Amino acid sequence: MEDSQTDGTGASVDGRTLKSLERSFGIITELKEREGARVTELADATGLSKSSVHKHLTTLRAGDFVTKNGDEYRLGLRFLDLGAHVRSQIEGNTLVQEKLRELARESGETAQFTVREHGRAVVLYREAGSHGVFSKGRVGKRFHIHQPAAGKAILAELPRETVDDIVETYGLPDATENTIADEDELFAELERIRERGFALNEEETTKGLRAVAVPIMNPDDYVLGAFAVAGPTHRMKGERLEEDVPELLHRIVNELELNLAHS
Amino acid sequence: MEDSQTDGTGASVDGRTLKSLERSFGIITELKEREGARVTELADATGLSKSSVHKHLTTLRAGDFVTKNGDEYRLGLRFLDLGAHVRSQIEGNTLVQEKLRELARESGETAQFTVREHGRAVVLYREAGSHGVFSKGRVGKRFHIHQPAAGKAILAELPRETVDDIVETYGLPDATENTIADEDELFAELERIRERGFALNEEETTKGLRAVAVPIMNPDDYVLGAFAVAGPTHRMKGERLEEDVPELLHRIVNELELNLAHS
DNA sequence: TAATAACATTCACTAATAAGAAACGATCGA
DNA sequence: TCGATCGTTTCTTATTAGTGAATGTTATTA
Repeated sequence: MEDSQTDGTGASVDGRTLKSLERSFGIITELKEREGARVTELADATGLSKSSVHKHLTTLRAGDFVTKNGDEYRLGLRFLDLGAHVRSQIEGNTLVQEKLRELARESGETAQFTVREHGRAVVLYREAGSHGVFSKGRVGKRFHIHQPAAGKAILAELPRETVDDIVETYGLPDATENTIADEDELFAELERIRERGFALNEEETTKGLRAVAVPIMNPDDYVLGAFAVAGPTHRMKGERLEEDVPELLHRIVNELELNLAHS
Repeated sequence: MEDSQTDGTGASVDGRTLKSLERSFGIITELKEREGARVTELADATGLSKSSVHKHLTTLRAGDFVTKNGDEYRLGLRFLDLGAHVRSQIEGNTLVQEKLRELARESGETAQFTVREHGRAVVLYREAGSHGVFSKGRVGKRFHIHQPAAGKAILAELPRETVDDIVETYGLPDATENTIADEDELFAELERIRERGFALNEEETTKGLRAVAVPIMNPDDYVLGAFAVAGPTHRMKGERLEEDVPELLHRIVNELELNLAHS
């Protein structure tokens, strides 16, 4: 905990991790960011030799994690298989989807279900309302948990020490000038969220986007995740932002929590 | 191609693949099937030593591919992140989703968008209609391509040699007694599909389930994938199965193909 | 409560193997 | 046609992944 730690690029912890696996992760990351690449390109990007990259790709391909078209390699759909499988195991999975759809329909905006994994917020489901697509919260997208409304809603239900741990591990990086950048500010915000019962994202992740979120508690009284409704600032404001949408969210989350208790 | 090949369990091709990576794949597969497991359990299942499994898990965890709760390890949501990203890069992604939703709404049944990856059929999107959920085609689920209606619809648009290659590689394993088990039978079926313009799945993947599928061609005239409508045998029969649903599919696929051409 | 068992984790060593350099072959453009 | 570039294969060596034993931790039973 004191000296070396895993940063975003997947660097080694020390001697307790497998280097070759980490090198594969690096290749996967490059393939994701480049939306496909060729051997030499990946060798340059990762600092590995061509032959080594080639072996990694061959192995990944045998596992369907990578596909090959001509000389171009891309990420494969095996990731979707595993990802969707993980998602389907979340408690109350089906009920959550139904309610989320209802939320999108009634609000007309984009609705999302977000959970915490380690100290990050991950969007699990996403439903576009009649006003069409908005916000960058693609399914699977990971946010620093203090940025989006759903993340803050979840944080507000965690014990203080857990929040401290998360902040210590990930810090409070900013996405826009509105992102919470200070630990005191964060705790004040969480207190406010608990008082009024919903979290707001006022252009803290994306310029021009506001969102409202409410945490979802499971029957054993821990946070399962959060529902959020997101839309452009010109629609998400005034009474709609601070009363109508929060009220709708509360109604739907209440119904969901009741359903979860009876299943 | 003559002696060793990659079977489902991820066995080595020969000396051209990385063994340590394959061992990780094995652990991932076990974690998926067991829906979480502990170190000793995984060591027994994979034949590796506890310490080695532990190192793999530690590395996978550092990459967010695995999570740990107490002593239990599970697959992580990083897979969803990568999977959703891959999916979002599919050509016409947004248009496909819109049309699929329309298809589910108008048919009332479960609608799916399936593509080919290597020689397998993979469900990319899935929309439940008013009649609720049916069929086991979870997002990301891989089928042997000759089994589901969508797979057969795709095969029907591929050159004969490609189909031959696929059959040679994967064979024609069965899922029910109705599954096509013979190569001649398959080619006769593909011919029938081309003639009438749609594919049928008559309990070939699942007892009690029938489906209709139509291939989607992209502007350059290769198969992008297929739309399918699936439902229980008691609703999917007679005129509805052989006329109404195919007609609906054709209409929606036609509209989609037009939209794809103009984008 | 103590003793034991089962398990996760760490450590140090060695055999297995992953990475690199170079050779080969194929493809593309001048 | 030649040269250059790139993917793939081969071969060798240094790296490191795997092992078994030691340590630490938690749960179980007497």
